[in-house]
Amino acid sequence: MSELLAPDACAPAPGGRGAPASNRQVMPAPSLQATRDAREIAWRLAAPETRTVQCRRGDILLRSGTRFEGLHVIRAGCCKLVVTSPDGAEHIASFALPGEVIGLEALASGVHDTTVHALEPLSCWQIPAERIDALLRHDGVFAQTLVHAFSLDAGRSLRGMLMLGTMTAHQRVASFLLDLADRYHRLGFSGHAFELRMTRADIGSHLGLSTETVSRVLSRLRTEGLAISSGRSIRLLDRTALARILLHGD
Amino acid sequence: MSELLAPDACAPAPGGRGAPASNRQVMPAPSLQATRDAREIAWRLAAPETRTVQCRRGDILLRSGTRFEGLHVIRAGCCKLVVTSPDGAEHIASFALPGEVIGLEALASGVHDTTVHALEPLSCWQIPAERIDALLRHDGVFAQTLVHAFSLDAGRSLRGMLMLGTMTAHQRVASFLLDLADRYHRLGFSGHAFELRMTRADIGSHLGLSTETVSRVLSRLRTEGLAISSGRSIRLLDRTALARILLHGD
DNA sequence: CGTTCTTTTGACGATCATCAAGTCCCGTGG
DNA sequence: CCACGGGACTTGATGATCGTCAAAAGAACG
Repeated sequence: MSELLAPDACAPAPGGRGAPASNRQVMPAPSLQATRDAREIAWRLAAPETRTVQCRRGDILLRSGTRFEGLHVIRAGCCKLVVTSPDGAEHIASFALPGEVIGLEALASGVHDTTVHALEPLSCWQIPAERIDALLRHDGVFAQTLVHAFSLDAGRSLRGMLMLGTMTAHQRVASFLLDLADRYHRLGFSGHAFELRMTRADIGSHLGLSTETVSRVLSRLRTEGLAISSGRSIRLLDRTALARILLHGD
Repeated sequence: MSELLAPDACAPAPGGRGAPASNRQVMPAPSLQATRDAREIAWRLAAPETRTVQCRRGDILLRSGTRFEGLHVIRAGCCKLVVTSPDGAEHIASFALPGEVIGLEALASGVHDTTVHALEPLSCWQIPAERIDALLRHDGVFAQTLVHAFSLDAGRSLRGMLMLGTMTAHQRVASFLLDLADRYHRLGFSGHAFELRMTRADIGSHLGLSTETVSRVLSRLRTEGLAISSGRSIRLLDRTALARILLHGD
């Protein structure tokens, strides 16, 4: 699989204007001793059948209601997965980062339940639908890895529902920031400072809050000295205190 | 697999006090022409390695934080899957009915994230953890079926987050009732009248509402002539109008 | 038949959504 | 290079939904 380890042909030119924390996310190569995580999953799922799909910021990678044509593994970039309710309200189920698998929910029904928007230039591997059944039947490692990806996704969903079901606005935002920081850190970036790829409205939609409430909470975190947000730049000053918000009601 | 089709040895005596809608859920045998759904999944996953696990109402089948020892497929009964937040708040991620698979989220980490309480006498098949990897590697049908179960679960999670993130109290309760009715219907029961297995507090915890709000909404549905609830008995009078609640804001 | 849990209903209050206005930021075009 | 325009963000005022507290009726269980 040496070609899979080839230098990042699809990565954009680095360092736009020397941003404070240039966490343009490109998936690092897997390390042998790594525990099985999102990174490794992506590399293991990569098979000769894999195609590469790219799109630009603002583009729609997948549309809810369309036929399932394959799983996508994010190689570089960030996107949002949007679900639409019967009354037209939109909810962002999750933001997906490099190494994560998209389209899992469509495998059973054959139809996508989410619309996926690229929040920045996006590069994915696609595993064609018509290959998946055969791979599952004959490639045990593929099956194990796919099941593992599913299990990680299920755990994320549980935490997401816990957040939406029980937390206050402050807890939700703190939880969101800590989660992002952790995921960036796992990808090899700073866990303290990073660039948000989404708008306040996106964050609100994900957390079940209004744009204004997100903005207010971020302001309050600044006055409390826990996290500084300036536009899309975020810097976490006191991770311990942020985690403490999750422990106490407020 | 004829022994798997044996008459329901573990089903309790039917018809407790001639309840109006005795939907004590026992999984029906699979039909050959059935599309792949929860029922079929359970039967396909059943392998010689399967053990049977039973517990009584109120018992805890799985405890969050304990080691993953195997997947459970519900054969008969109903249970609730509880997630606990860092601050101690509890949220019911889902209620599981016969044919559904429990413990999927623990497959990756090896540790359960949910505590599973039986809401009535429960009978499950357990697929031991130490067999799963081997089955995935060598039994293509098992892998396909497990992936299918995961995908269904992912879809359910998406809808759950949509509900928690965007819906009003009325929409949540209507959505919950319609979902239950649909799932019972798929199991071969009436889609109009059924017995709830959980308390108002459980419903509230699942929907992100307080006990009192659930009670109030049910009362309102009664005065509106949409659904009659008397204790644990529910009768849906106007499914169309209930569905319409989901379309309009209220 | 009493004890305990569940459910219902009411009154009140807090959190958060909505509406509104103003500022900032960034891309675009002159 | 600067001005312009539009979207993103912030902050304030107001109000509605829903949570909390409370009390009482009802159901389940021993």
